[in-house]
Amino acid sequence: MAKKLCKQSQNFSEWYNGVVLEAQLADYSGVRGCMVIRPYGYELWENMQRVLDGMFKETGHQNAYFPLLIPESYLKKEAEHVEGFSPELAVVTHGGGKVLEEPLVIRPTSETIIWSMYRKWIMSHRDLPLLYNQWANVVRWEMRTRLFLRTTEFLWQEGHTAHATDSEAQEETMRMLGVYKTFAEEYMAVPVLVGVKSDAQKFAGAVRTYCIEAMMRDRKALQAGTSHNLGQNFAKAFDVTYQDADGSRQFVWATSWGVSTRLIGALVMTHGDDRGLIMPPKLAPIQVVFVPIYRSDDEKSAVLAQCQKLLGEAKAAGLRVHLDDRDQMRPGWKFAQWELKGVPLRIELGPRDLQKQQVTLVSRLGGQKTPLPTDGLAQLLLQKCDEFQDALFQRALEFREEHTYEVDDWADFKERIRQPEGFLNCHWDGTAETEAAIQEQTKATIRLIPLGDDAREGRCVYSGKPSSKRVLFAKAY
RNA sequence: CGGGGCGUGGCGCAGACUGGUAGCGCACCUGCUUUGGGAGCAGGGAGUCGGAGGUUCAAAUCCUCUCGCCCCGACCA
Repeated sequence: MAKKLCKQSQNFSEWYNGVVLEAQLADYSGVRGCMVIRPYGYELWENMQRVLDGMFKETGHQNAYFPLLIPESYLKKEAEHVEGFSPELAVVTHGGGKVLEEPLVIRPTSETIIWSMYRKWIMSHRDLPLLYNQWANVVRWEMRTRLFLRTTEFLWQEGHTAHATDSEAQEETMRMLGVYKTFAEEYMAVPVLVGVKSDAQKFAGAVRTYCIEAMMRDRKALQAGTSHNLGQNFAKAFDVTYQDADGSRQFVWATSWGVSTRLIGALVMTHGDDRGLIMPPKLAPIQVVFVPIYRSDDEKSAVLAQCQKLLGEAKAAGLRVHLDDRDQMRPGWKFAQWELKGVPLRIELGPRDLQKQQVTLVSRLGGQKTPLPTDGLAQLLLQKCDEFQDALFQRALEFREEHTYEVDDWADFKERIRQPEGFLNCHWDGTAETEAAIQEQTKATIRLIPLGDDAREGRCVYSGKPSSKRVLFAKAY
């Protein structure tokens, strides 16, 4: 545990792996590409789940659960869908010691099995909208994996909704995109850009894919969530129709949207520094850690008694707090340890503090020690958490803005993307050929096409052809 | 799938070229001293060296095969 982390500036990948392992968010398992989420990481995920789940319920959704195993034939019903997913499927061929008549796919996503059921449940316009979500694991056989960012099995939620009209489906798609943006920014303190994916980047089977995109501290982009307008693609593939008020039969309109444990990777790479993680207070498993300091047994009992008292008050105020009363570690070791784990606030409490009726507060952002009175400490800590949350968001936002550029010259583009220097807003002629050429030459992709119609004419950074708006280019995870 | 790396006490590694009683650091246990930025000393426990064959009087070390994981690239949330 005393191992030094790699510096971000030296090797960001190595730093990332080191933080995730050392902070005990996760560990490698014996299966290639699969990880174990350890309690500290899982608690973070549970906190994310709780907030998101509340937001889904708030917007009218209900949770359900669909099977892990999907008949292979279901996947094949939607042409683009099967084409997109078939390379990364895990397939069960045997069951109960016998070869199965039809292989079962371990879900890479659940559109097909869900729409096979929606066909059964949707008869009338009165059955719509159907607003379901499920929390589940999915498996995608990736060639290359990375803790939290891309693992063979991962945890996520997938919302699947059915609507009577295209405009309702579009409204739902945008609503959930908004939910994701709100969650990322207000809870994770991760600023995100929203937009629509180019055709090359959209979900297999979607009409349009919207996304939230964040900048990591190595200035690369990470897709942190997607919301798809599926049009009538799945309704047609699974023959899901409803009878309208006027008696006519119509295909249903669909959306799906999801975020995954990848968000944990986003959080780590947006906020972390050379000392380790930095957790946003609203999601941190531990918001305040108490580290007692003492020499003699007398001091110890007095200090611990005071800690317990303050701890109780903090808990009563709704704070997630922890007292590190392990006797075998010295304070300095504990400081480093809790900083590695990203606990936002640390309270040091020793004999000197006891005398002055105070505690010593140290923020994970900054690190200077400031005395706080013990009177009304809990309220002060709540306030400090809010300030921390805001400061963390501001810091990330400033970082992104400092590394976002408008680029109009192709040579300049190639130069800036090499390091990479960050996000490049550029005019694009809208063709897949140009998009592919840019990716081939620079490894940068179109992360998103901004929403809204703030059209400003220009010329494509690559082809020089006319363009009506800038799109976001970046190297991405 | 290509390229690279690694498999030796719980963790991180050395030992291998040149075969000869398996070692170091951290962690762990005991004791004493310590405790406001990763403690010190003393003592102690723990490894059939990824697996299978082979060469040899003798293999962690040499040969053959094999399994697994990680990293870097092509595909992807």
